[in-house]
Amino acid sequence: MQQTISKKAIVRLSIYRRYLRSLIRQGESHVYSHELAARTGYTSSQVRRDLMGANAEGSASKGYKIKDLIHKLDEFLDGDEPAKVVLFGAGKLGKAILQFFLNHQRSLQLVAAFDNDLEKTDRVICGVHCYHIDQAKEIIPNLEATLAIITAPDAAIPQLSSIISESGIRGVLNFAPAPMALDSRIDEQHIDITSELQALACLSRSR
Amino acid sequence: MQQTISKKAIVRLSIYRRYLRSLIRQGESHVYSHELAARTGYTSSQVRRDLMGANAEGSASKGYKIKDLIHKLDEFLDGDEPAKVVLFGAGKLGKAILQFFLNHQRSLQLVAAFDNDLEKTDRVICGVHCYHIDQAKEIIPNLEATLAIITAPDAAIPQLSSIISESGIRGVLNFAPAPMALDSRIDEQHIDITSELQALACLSRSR
DNA sequence: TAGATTGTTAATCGATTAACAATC
DNA sequence: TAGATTGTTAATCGATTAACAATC
Repeated sequence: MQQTISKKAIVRLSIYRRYLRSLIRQGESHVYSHELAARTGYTSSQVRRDLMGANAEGSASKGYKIKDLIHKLDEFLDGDEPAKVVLFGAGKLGKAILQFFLNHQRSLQLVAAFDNDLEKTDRVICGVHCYHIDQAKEIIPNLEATLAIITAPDAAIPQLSSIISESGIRGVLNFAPAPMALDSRIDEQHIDITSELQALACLSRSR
Repeated sequence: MQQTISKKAIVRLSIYRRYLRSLIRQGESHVYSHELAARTGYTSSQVRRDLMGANAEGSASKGYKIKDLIHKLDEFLDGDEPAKVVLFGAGKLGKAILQFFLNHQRSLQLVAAFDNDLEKTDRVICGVHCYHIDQAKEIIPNLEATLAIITAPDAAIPQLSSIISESGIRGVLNFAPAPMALDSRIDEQHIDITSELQALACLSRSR
């Protein structure tokens, strides 16, 4: 990856790819940037710009060849081998998120779960072993995991910050209410669902 | 609400409030913008600007009085009565999200759930009745619900777009893979967890 | 007073959109 | 050719940050 491309742009590339796949299933072979834009809610200008960022090329007469585009996006987004993911907090939320969003993603592979509840540890959840949280610093580097999904409660965050900083994790998707004080080499995407809901409520009230 | 304030700023206000509440529990009575900034990961300049947007005031010597601040934020974010929320898709993900993020939120109240699976309908989930999706257009206006949370699969999106447009819903938190073609009066927050994960994986690979 | 913070404006930054020559 | 699209730069827009007088 030579150029700097924003995280938002990468998220959009992933969204484009999903639509391209559905177009393939419908038997389409070519697509114009404005079609992709209409289906995803962005502008055609932005679609073209984003695709450029992934080194994709189209032609002025036929637009983009879908198969080529998907290939370029696979190359850009997925790399050579699947990213290895661990889950912190093996409760209902964690399991639901894994089942809905990680399942069938060839480029992402769950390799372990961690919890501090002895009732949940030393069992298999979502196809992987669930370890006690105290084993994390040892196990994560051995598994070569680079991504973490956090659905643990607020109180666990300080401990998890320390574990994550020291175990080679490079990206965190955090559903806990608090962001994690991580050093800047680690990417954190904090999804604060409670606050998103409250913002929606506030906005809908003022309309 | 006289001034235009961005959705992002409102989300931050909700995040500040959560920290202010934890400070109260710790017996604190005053806070400076830079303390709030350090705990939430923003800049003190932004904190001051955001608080201004919620009509909050501090003093140059003692910073902000926490109780006053929470009161202002309650007023600004919550309004007079709780926003009524419905859930589309009463599966594991929907239930988990409700339990984790809606529970104990005084300003948000779940009033109904909808599903198209006859095994799930006409039961109580998360304390409310689960109706069949075909009843939604009739029931939602009666309940005066204004917010919807969507955890239904991709295929249900076109039907849900039509239901939501016609039933008085004003804000949507959408976890489905596709955004909903809604008219511009309705706020949609589309949280695309799969794409967020893929973006994290892509970024962590290029580091 | 001296030092630090608030409220608020101006400057900066980055991302989105518009524009258009080159191309098919 | 005429019409429409791509690739790419310039203009616009909005949000964040820096700056500083007023205040305590």
